[in-house]
Amino acid sequence: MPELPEVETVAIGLSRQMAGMQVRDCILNRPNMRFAFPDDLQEKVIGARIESITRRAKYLRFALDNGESLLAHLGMSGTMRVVEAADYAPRKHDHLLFELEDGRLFVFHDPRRFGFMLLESQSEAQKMLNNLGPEPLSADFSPEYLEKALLKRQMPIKTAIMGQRLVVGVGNIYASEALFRAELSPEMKACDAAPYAGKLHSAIIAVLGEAIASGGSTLRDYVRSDGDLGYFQHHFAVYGRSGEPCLRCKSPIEALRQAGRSTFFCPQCQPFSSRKT
DNA sequence: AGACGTACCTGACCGC
DNA sequence: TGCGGTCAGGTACGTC
Repeated sequence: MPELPEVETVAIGLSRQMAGMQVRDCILNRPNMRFAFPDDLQEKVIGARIESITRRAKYLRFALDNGESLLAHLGMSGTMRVVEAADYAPRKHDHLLFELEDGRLFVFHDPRRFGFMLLESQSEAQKMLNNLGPEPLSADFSPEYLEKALLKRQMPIKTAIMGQRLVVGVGNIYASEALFRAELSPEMKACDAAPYAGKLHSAIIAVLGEAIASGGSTLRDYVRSDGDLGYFQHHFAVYGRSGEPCLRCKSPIEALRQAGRSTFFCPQCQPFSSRKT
């Protein structure tokens, strides 16, 4: 589910609902998600006040007033919601809950358990924060930077922009969407796409920005922290549309697999042959 | 070094 | 109805 727009939407929603709140209790319904919950998680969290909830790449950072900071990831199927205690109906895969000072519950639900919550000071968390590229919506991500970064890579352009090293936050869906907008074949080598860095830069920023404005995309079980659904999925130009007509040229959208993931593209608008080498 | 495959885990869906 | 196979938005690690 969650790529940058979805994580950003969750961060904004949680921030509105939880910032400034003290945590009265921390309930762990199992010992681990992707990683074991830290032994001292409850000790560090109970009684602390959540100062802010922010996003870095696809990670969520919960800053506490005791100097600690939690680093969480939604994985592929994670959701975070804040609900009134009276409305809370426990579900399978509600792995971690915070009881807030006003009685509401923060619920971290994740069927596949690719998500996690760690203390940011843990080495696992540090490892993941290292090696991250610039935020796509920051000034660090410039067309000049992108051009230089692309020139260094031989891998397919789609793999490169999804890799989190060149730029963060772009996952499988928005990689396909950005490449369609930039009219670049997902199969071309990143270095060969360098001349089109300006166009790709604009495409990435535009698609992420529009998706954030739409509250993210709701596929399968993604929901915002307030329970509302995102609706950017209705604006996909290529993702999940194989066989359907291209919105620009009407020729059928095609699908292929790259590094084990589905890629969607328009062979007419994103020609490979004319642009390789 | 870089590119690929695989693993982690559950659920939904499809065809038989 | 039930079974097996396939697929799913992410990341890290092993292997050539």
